Amino acid sequence: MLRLQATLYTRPMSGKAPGTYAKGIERRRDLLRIAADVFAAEGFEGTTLKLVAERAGIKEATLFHYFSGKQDLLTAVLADRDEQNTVRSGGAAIALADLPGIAERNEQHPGLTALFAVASATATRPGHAARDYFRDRYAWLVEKTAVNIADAQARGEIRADISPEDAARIIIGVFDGIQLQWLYDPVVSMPGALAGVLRLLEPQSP
Amino acid sequence: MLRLQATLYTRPMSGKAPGTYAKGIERRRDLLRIAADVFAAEGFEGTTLKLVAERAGIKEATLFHYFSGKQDLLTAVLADRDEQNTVRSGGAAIALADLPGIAERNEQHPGLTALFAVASATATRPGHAARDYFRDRYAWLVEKTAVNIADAQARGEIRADISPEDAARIIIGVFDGIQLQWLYDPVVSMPGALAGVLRLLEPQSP
DNA sequence: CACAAAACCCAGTATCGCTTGGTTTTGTGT
DNA sequence: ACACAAAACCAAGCGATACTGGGTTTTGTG
Repeated sequence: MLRLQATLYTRPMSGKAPGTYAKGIERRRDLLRIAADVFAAEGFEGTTLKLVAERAGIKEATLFHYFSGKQDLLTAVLADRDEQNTVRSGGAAIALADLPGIAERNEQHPGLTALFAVASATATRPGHAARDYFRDRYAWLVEKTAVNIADAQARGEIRADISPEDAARIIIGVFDGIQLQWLYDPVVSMPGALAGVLRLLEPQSP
Repeated sequence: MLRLQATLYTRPMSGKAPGTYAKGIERRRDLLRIAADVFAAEGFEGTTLKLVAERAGIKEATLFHYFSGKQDLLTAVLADRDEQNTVRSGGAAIALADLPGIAERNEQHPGLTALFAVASATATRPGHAARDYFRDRYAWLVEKTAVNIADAQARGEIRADISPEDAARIIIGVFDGIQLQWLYDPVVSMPGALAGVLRLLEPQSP
């Protein structure tokens, strides 16, 4: 997963009406933080809502006051990470040259990286709660990247014999695909692979 | 998932001792076929062992005589698909030029494609039952592809300024990554993206 | 045809996501 | 200041499901 901003989403709020009192707002933050840890450590299936609630010092039933279910909690966690990253990067677009660096940062968080990978594959199924989230996320990612590529092409930094969207999809594909390979064999260098594909996109030298 | 042969695996057999009588062997085949259908249609989580057993005309408990659990059943299904594909293709290595065609074939089976995607991401977790299976599978895939690339480089069909293994990992990465994008937006052309990255690997023309 | 192993099933158990129907706490308008 | 509405919280339990233990019946074989 290309784990960077996607502020499209106001939030996949649960159907309830939580988080208006000060206490509730803080509890929600707590839950997101704790859930992120547990999900990252145990995976989606391995995570029990009972444990999340326990660590937050509340009962399981109260969790359902804040999130409409396990899947909603996961989606909220992922959306929250996106939002945090957006803020941290000042909402700026991703420069192509930054991609290896982003991959390097992801290497520091294998749990979350795996979580994104499994979530984005699971949400693929029609009717899945998080499907729209990931669909829009990819659309947004492809569009932003394509614009970057078109700019780079205009500056002569990227070969002109490929469409910006095709190149964008290839880059994002490599990002996701190589992440899987890295999760199976940490010898694989994600930054290296990203740099490799960027080099393939450079114009012919002589 | 690059869904093609990987005969390394004798089989991730369950710890039991099934399939020695004629009836048992046939039942096991039945179960694999039926389970593949259900998994493809309902996903891993959505699949209940009760339904699989029902469709096979046996009780749920009997299923456990053949497979040690739900995860083992899934792994067996995936390994079986691999094996069948190996036989069908005569065990021949994949030519690089065939990749777009393989992607095209996968487009005909979105359920299985999604199943492979979510399984390969899920099995990522350390200690997961199918982790070794996928790890070896990727290793095998990368090695075979790298050999193909080295050959193509020797014939001058692929640019020499990239290592065979790097190129192989990029290609396989695009294959997996673009599959995800296609699952979210079928407008995406998997064969097109594959062809695109192969074109990037061609030597400079003039 | 005896007998061992495989094939099969009944009747559970434990766990988990989730719901229902409440009580207690918190903030606010007057 | 206090009433009152909404939010925060919980006890108890429901239904489904993956999985087990302890059997019986069926199948193949020496």
